[in-house]
Amino acid sequence: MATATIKDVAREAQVSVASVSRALNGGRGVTAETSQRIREAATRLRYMPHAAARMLITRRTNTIGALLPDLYGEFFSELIRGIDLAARARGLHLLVSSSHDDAAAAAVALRAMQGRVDGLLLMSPHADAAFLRQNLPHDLPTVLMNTRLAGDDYCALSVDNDGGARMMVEHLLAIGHQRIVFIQGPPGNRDAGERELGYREALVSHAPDSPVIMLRGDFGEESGYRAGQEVLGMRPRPDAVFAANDMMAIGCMAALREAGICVPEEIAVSGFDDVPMARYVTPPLTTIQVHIAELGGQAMELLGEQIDHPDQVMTGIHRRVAAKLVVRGSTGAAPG
Amino acid sequence: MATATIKDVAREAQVSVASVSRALNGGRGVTAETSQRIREAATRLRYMPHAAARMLITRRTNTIGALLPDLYGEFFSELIRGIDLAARARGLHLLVSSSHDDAAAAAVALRAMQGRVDGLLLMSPHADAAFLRQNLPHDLPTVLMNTRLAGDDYCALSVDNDGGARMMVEHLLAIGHQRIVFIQGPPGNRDAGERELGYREALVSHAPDSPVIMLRGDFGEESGYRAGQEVLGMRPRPDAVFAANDMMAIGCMAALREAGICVPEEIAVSGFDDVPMARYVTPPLTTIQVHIAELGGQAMELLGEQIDHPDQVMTGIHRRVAAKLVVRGSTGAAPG
DNA sequence: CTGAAAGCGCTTACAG
DNA sequence: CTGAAAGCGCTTACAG
Repeated sequence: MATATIKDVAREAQVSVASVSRALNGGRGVTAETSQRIREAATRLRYMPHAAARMLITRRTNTIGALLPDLYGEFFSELIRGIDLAARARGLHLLVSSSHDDAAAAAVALRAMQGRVDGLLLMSPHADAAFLRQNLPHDLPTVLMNTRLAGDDYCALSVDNDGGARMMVEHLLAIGHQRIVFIQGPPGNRDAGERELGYREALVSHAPDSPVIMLRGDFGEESGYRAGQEVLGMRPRPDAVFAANDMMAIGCMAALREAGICVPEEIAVSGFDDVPMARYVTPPLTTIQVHIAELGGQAMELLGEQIDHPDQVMTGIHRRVAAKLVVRGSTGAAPG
Repeated sequence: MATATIKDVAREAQVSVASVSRALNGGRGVTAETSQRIREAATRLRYMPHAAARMLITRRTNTIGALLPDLYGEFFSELIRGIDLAARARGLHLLVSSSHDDAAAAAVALRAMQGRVDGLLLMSPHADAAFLRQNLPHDLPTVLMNTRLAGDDYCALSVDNDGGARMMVEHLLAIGHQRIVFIQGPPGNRDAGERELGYREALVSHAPDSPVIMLRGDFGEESGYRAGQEVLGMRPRPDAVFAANDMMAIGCMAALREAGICVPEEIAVSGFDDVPMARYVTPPLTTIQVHIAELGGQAMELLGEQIDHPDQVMTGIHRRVAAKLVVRGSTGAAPG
């Protein structure tokens, strides 16, 4: 027996398909008895409405799409959770798509969303104005997350990387550090760039005499380890390290530990993200906490607004998710 | 301008919609010139085929659904990644659905899949035989992951919890431990139950004189911490703790550390899962590694087979993903 | 309250 | 090679 359709239910209940549709969608315009009979028939046949048919006629998929660079790791795990919870609260399904190595793959993914989703949450290195204009289904509500902005044509949401980085540098300066090394993220990475900018701004504002010292990194723990080794060779030795993310900070601490350097007594180390692991390393890592789930949740809220009120102009809105300084042991002591 | 449909393209290219369809789907049965003209028209109008319409007529969604208990945390992050990679390799989209607190919610989620997906990956505490029969769209290829099995009616895949736990106990016995405490997972949790079973089996087989000692836990770090405190009060003191997962082992180590007990010199501690954090705690945690991404990937492969060969009987297949012992510092030393 | 009919945007035999 | 037509499973004005 194949899956029952609305026709089968209509036949079983001795009514028209129109009545079945009405009875099963709220029951307005059908007598209670008819409705009851239809429901029983539906249950008997194990009827499940065919989503695609409904999508086609109602122009509603009750699904939102999330195009992300990756699905793996703490960051995306939290992000997806935030999106999922907010979507669920609105009764929306979640279609995820990730790992579009190049613009062509991202374009295919974007185009495939047409007719599958009511709105799009987009985080992509390829998302510039021209790319979006070419590949985004027309009139599809979209919210950009942590993405290079395309003028004021879209609604966007991003983490306050700049503000967070400034907070961290101000903290390091406040406890007496002068020579603060910054370990960079991957070249071209927007978050990394904004964090670097915050570092520079804070030094300019509060410690114009402190040197700007950059080490290369790529957000991976290994690159932090290598940067830590470089720090060991620097003279005069820096008294603090600020890594553009936690994993590099953790790698850096490993390199310092191996060389017998005490953190935080000899060098303070700090990161950015507040990954769960940050509180478990020894010493626990001072970092900037960004409520990533909130980034996802707020993006979903903005998208929900757009979907519910298509006429309301929301392009050009750009919100920032606040960052928060979390001081732990790795910067716990003032320098000697 | 609204999004262009196939009709608009047909008009623009001066052909029938049938030809547009053919040209855009491989180009068989159309001359190169016609095809070219159609493609140009499509590009000019920024035509994107409407997925729902195509799904309805082709009976193919090119989407697979993943019903999971949660999306958050290392485990699901890895699982989703494994699924995503395997799905992408087959050109399939991924629809995720999670957090169905009760059976009713899970049923709604399951039924909503009808017409949205070509197959289902299912991990749910509610998935027993009757539940599935009632709510699973008929004929929908399905693979159960780590789920209580419903006879031989479905295709299933799960982690070798039992074997992994036995390996761990054998390791602890081999390095000389006698009194091994087991910290349980949430009551009713299948993985936790299988791990407990493995612990019991290994003791019966290899150390019938060693006591079976159980402490309650719920997979959360806090519960491990509390279990650690209980261990402190036990006389004679156990010489090893085997927690049903890593987070509890980490919580347990925290409690022991606070009490001044040295791990592994005074008590060995071990976990299960090999979360990324396991290697960063002090001392690094001995644990059982399960390649979770592989669980997702293999499940997707099985599902792909079912989708591609609907006539092939695959129910009753039950594969296990191997577990592996990873010895680190937390069990590094033999007891005094 | 109920039903017949149109139509959502596609694909695919079937003719020509 | 090309097009007219049927049909996928629904929903929703429009009549009655």
